Amino acid sequence: MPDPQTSSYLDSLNDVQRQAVTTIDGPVLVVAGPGSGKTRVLTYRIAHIIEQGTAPWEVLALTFTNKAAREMKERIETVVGKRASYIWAGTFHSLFARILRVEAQHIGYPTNFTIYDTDDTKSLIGSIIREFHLDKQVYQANAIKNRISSAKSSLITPKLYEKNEELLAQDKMANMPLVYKIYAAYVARCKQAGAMDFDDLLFRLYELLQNHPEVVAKYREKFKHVLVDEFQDTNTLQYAIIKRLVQYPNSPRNICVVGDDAQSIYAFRGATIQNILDFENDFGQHNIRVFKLEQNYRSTENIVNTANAVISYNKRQIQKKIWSDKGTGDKINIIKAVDDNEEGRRVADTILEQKNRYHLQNSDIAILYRTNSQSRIFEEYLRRFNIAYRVYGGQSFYQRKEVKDLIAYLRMVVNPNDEEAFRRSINHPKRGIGGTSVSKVTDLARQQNITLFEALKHVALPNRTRHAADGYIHTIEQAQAKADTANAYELADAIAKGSGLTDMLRNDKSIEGMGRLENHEALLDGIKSFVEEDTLIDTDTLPDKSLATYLQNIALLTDFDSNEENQTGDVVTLMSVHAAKGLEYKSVYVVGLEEKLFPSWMSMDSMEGLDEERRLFYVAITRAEFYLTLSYANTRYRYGKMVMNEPSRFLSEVPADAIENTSSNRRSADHEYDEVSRQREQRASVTGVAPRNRRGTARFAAPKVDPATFQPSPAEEVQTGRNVLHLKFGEGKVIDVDGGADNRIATIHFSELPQPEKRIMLKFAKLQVLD
DNA sequence: CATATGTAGATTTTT
DNA sequence: TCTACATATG
Repeated sequence: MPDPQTSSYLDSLNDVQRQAVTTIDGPVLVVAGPGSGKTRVLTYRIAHIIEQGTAPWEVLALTFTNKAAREMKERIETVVGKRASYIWAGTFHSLFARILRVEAQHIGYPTNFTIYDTDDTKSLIGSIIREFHLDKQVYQANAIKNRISSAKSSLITPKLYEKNEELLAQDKMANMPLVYKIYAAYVARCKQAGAMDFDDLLFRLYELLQNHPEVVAKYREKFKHVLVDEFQDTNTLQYAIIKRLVQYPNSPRNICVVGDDAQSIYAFRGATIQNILDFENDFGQHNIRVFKLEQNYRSTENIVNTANAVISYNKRQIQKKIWSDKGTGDKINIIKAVDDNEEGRRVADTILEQKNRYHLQNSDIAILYRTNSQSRIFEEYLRRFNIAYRVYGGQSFYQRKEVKDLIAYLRMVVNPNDEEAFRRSINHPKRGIGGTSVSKVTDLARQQNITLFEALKHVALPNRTRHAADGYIHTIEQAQAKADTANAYELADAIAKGSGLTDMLRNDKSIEGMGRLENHEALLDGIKSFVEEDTLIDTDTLPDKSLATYLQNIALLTDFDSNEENQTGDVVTLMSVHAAKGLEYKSVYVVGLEEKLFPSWMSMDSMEGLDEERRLFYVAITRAEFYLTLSYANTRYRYGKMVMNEPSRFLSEVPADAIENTSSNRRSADHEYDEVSRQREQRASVTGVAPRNRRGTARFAAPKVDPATFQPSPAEEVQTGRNVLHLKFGEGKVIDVDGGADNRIATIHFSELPQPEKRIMLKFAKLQVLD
């Protein structure tokens, strides 16, 4: 029964798109260029599948980000209605975690297994290195973490690793011949702790499907259609799981993968475009259909042509011709700055100019950089120019110390075997159980092969310490006892009080401390709304409000997903190029185009590395709809040192006829620019419009001052005797100002600080003059 | 065991 | 510049 909506959604598609949507039987590969309506095809295809009679919960749609999944579901909902919430649409990690939770008993894991994040992983590897008495300068936890991660992503178990001559040789070369032992120990310890890291969520599922025929049969039966977004970013392990689910005798092979080899930017994480090529082979004999979406609906011809020209420097790609009919459009603007400071100022300046000339909203504009650390200068100038902005990326709310501290307790309640949660919570707040005691506990645990928590109960300790330990044990066990009857919020609240965490934070009257308390309370609020809100977790089972579910959910959230005042307001977006994948803006600034930065120095010594950087650049420029501005600086500060860099090779790959011809004029116009922008800064601070929507939490630890009302003043106004406000330090009085004209240093007395006197470089500081 | 202070070291991208 | 760790001191 074709309802009117059904026919209308098909009408809005072009021929290729429509075929990709309606060919729902058998394997389909969609090669989708940037802006070619990929998401549209995916969502309509799912809608179509459901309209054709498949139940929503029989559709598995895998994405890389929660955001992509959410967006997809919302869009499907407009076509098929509320049923959309039953679709199994989500990230690889979250959906697999959900399956693993149900099937945990098959692989010797508790249902309430913990998900170790990167910090937990690193810390555990660190412990193992220590216990093996290895030199941690040589055996760097981070490097080993990456080794282990890529092993798992390539389906290499510790046993296989141990026998793999190539890997062993590499490790020897790196002076770390024992990595295989650390790997084995790491896996054992995770298992013992009832914990899985990000890779385990994939790897353990793979093993489950591999070793338990009745389980794999169940999911093969369940998922009638499988769709994979961003297929170019899947790794070997992910593809192996997909194949396991779809490829078997008499399978209908209803699988659709969508990807673009030119936008593969996660090879460093084990993603391989080989999967696209393999897909054609693996499903080739089963009437595979290949659709190429080549029309770009997003960008002007100038931008599309530039992107094509740039990516053509990469050999080895799937043949396709991306085109646009949106008209030639504006040429590309290139900003050459002498240093990073000027880059920031000129970009902010150009943004203002563009806003006026083209009537752009802030939200039409994005600044994209290679590394998150580049955001600072742009933040600084946007603030000075009173342009509202929002920084994405960096630390997510759930990774802040004070938040993780409370979460550690909650993790202990749900899974007392969780070793990393134990280490984090045992002496926090300080209760006098230091390194010595923890060593004793660890030794006993190893010796008797029991968990740290068990060991803590039985280990011999001096009286004082014993007493403290008992208090800790009591808190955890009391909460455990209530775990069945109380909801997540009640438990968390009881723990926060019982552990002394809340008290500790309350007693910290410092400005940072108050910020931490705020975050602590925000976490509790978050748990409360998790319990109360009716945002039903996408599931075909009952909504699950347990603490365990909550913990598994938040473990997989990133900065992008933070629910707080999401994308509200008209703000300029600042983020890394990686984070920008899938997004579009009327005007895009790709900044820091310098050798060793973009392309990154880490990638410059190999062809593959460079190609990936180029694809990254390709992704960056194809985010732009109408205006594209590229910028670089001749010198910039890095780790406090000035470094000189050549302009990026990618700039020379941009066709000359696509570039605005004013770049030669820019230099002579610099002086004028300076004047204009200085006046603007002045005006901005006088009008007193508070910069809005800055995420108070993004870059500065626990600001003292509400960033919403904070208005930085021009440095010249900071003079001896004045009272000023500092974002981090709060209120203070200027005692003295010294230093050269362009390097003035103020000595300021901040009464709220334990060490009140601070010397602040006015060049960098954000100060608001109060009187 | 906790805290203060110093120094060395490291900085890509993220589920 | 910032952080993490080591050391010294209370």
